Amino acid sequence: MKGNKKEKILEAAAIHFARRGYANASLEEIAADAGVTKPAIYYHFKDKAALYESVLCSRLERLADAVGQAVEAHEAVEKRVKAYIESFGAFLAAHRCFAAMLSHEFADNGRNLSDDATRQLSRTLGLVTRLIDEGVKRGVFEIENPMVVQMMIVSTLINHQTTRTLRKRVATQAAKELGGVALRPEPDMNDLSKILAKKILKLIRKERP
Amino acid sequence: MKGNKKEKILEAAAIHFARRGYANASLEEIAADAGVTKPAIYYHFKDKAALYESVLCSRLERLADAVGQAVEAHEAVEKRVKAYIESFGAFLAAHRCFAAMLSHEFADNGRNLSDDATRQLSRTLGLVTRLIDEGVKRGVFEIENPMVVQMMIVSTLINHQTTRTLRKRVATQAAKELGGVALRPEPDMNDLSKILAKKILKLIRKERP
DNA sequence: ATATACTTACTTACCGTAAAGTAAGGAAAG
DNA sequence: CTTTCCTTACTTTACGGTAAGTAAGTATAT
Repeated sequence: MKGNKKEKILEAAAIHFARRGYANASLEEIAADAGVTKPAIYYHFKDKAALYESVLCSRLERLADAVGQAVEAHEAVEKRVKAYIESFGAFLAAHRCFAAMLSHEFADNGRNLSDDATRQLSRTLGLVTRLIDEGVKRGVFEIENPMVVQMMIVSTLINHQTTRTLRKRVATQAAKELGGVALRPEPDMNDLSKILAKKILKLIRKERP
Repeated sequence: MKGNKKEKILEAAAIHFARRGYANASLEEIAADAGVTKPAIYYHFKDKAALYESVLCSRLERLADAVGQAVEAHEAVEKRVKAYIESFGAFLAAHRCFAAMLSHEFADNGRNLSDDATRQLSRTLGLVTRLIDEGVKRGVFEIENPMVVQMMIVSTLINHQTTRTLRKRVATQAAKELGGVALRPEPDMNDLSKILAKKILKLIRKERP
C-alpha cells in the first residue's frame, strides 16, 4: 500500500482551493474527493494551512522556475519580455487550478500567503520589473511607470483564465439585453498570451523617429 | 430616530464584504461595526444574500451610470474610450470597497452575483466592447480581439486597487532578496487610469502611415 | 520459523467554535 | 395603543481539529 493517497489529497485540495479559496474550501469535501476521511489529511499535513501551503507553494515555485528559464533562453530584452508573457500564459494554461488560487489570494490581499509563498511570488513578479528596467536602461523601452505594465500583464493573464465562465454569463446577458448581438469567440490562453505579448511590446518599445 | 441604522449597516457591510468576500464576511461583525445586533440586520434585510445584493447592486448601478454618462459626454470614439477608462478609475477611487468586492466576485466566478447584479455588470462591461466595435467600424481602431482589450482595461484597474498592500509586501520581499533595490513609487488610481487610457489608445489606434 | 514490538496509514466517533438564522419580547415614537 | 425598530436568548449546522483505535506491514529477537 503506497502513499498514493497523499497525491490524491493534494490533487483534490488544488481543485477545491481553486474553486472556493482557502477559507471556504472544506477539508471534508477534499477528503471525500480524494477517497479518504478527514483525519487522513491530518496524518499527512499538520493542518489546513500546511496543506494549502503545500499545494500553492509547489506551483509558485514551478512557475518562477518556468518563467525564469524561458526568459534566460533569450538575449534581447524584447524577446525576453515576450518569453516572460508567453511562458506565464502557458503555465496558467497547463495548471488551470493555479490561476484561480492566485485570484482568490489577490482578492484576499494575500491573507493566506506564507512567507515562502510570498518569496516565490516575488521571484516571478520581480523578474518582469527587472526586464523592463533593463530595457529602459538599454534605451529599447520607454515607459512612464513599470508597475502599470506589470499589472497589465499579470492581471490580464490571471483574470482571463479565472473569469472565463463569468464572462460568458455576462456576455449572454448583454446579448439578450441588446438583442441579437453575436457572442464573439474567446481567445484561448495561448492565443491570449501571444496577442498580449505583441501588444505590450508595442506599448513599451521606444519609438525612434 | 429614523433608519440611520440601516445606512450604518450598509456601510459596515460594504467594508466587510470587500475585505473577506461574501461567504467569509460575518454578520455578527458587520452588526457590531454598525453599532447594532445581528437580528437588527434581519429586520432590515431578508437574509445575508439580500444585504449583499443591496450593497453590491447599488454600486454596480452607479458605476454603469457614471461610466455611461462620462462616455456620452463625448463624440469622438477615442475620447469616449478615454472617458470610459478614466471614469471607471475615478469611480473605483471614490468607492474603495467596490473594487475589492468585484475582485472577490471574479475569483469566485460570480457565485454570489444575482441576475440583477449580472445585468448591471454587463451594462458596464458591454459598453467598452461596443465602443471598440464602433471605433473599428469607423476605421479609427484596429484590433485583433476586443475581449483582450476589455480584459486589459478592467482587470488592470480592479487589480491595481485591490492588490495594493500585497504588491507592497511582494516588493519589499523582492527588495530584501536582491539587496538595496529601491522601492518605487506607485501611481494612485487617477494617475493609473490616465496612463492606462493613453496606453490603451496607443494600442488600438489604427496607424495611418 | 515464529512470536513480539513497533510503524505506517489510515478510520470512527467526537468536541468546541462560530456562523446563519429565529422566536419572543421590550422600548420608543406617533 | 399600535407600529416601528431593535435586543436577548436561543437553535441548528458546518467546520477545523483531536482522541483513540485498528488493519497491515516491517524489523527484531529468539
